[in-house]
Amino acid sequence: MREKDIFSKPLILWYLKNRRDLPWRKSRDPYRIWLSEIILQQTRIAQGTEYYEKFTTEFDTVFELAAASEEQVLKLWQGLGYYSRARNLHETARHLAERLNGKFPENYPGLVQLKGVGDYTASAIASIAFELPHATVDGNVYRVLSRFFGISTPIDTSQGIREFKSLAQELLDTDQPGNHNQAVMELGALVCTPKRPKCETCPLQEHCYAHLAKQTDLLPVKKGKTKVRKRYFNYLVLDSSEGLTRIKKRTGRDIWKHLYEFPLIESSESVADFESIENHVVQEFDLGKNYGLKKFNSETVVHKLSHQELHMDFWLIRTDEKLAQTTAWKDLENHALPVPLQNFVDKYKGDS
DNA sequence: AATCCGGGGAT
DNA sequence: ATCCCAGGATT
Repeated sequence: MREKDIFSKPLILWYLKNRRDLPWRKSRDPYRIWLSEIILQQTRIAQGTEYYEKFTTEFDTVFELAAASEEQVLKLWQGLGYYSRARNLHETARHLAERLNGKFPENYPGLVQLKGVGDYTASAIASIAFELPHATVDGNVYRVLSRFFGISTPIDTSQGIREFKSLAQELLDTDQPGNHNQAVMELGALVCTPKRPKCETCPLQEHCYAHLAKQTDLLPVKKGKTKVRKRYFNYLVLDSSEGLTRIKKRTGRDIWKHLYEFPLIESSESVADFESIENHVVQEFDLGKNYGLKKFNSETVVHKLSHQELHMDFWLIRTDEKLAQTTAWKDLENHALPVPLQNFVDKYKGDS
């Protein structure tokens, strides 16, 4: 195969010399490979690494992860985003421990059946943990292949997905699928970067279409643009004289599902109407007039997600009354909170 | 085939 | 401000 001489071989040689010393590369334990891959879905290595360390320290085996509570797993996942990953991780750990005797399926079909494991992750575990010939296609691979071969099929279409998967599979060095897959991704992460790729140091530059045609800034091609929805959140933060507050678990089809937050009033517009808030406070906490109400933040907090822009205000309600459905402030450390909520708590409790 | 789901770093 | 990250599930 000529392609291997100009692609796989130089690429893998480059990888063996330049690979980063990442914690999950110290082990072939499928549990650790799986854990690292779930954590790294749509997540930068720099951000995911500390979570990998936390999880492996807390849960050395899949049995220990399975024995944890969902609340504990979500709390440990707090701040990483895409929280359904944490619930799928936990559910799969229980499935593995209880039904599969703690043993990972050693083939692609078995792996891809696991919750939270799609084509990429199944291929990654199969190739890295078991040396099975399945090509991984992540964002790095799209970039490397589209540039090297000059492919302008949009990567966010079903045709693009099929085309790149097929090409990646053809190219795969079946003698060392784990190294091959990691080599492509490592090149995409370190050399063939989205902006200003380091073509001068690239082992594939001689035969790279985009480099030779000076088109690295045109590839890969993406079709869709994400539009951002603005939302306005008013949080009612109870602070009783006994050190209690009230939180609720988020439900329904929305962001932060299964995480906790203070009672929320969402408005369609940026209205911080004091009287309207007051009415909601009386309703929510069933209070008379024995309370104080004031806005905690002077500037509205803007929190940006990929599809939403959240404008958040925190309304402080102080009272001496004894209310039901409360939680000690101290106990918030056992509840997973969205990042902007945790930020608020840290700021508020830091002041008081 | 589209859309949704987080947070953060690089540019 | 924009892009995009070792993607997957749902509609």
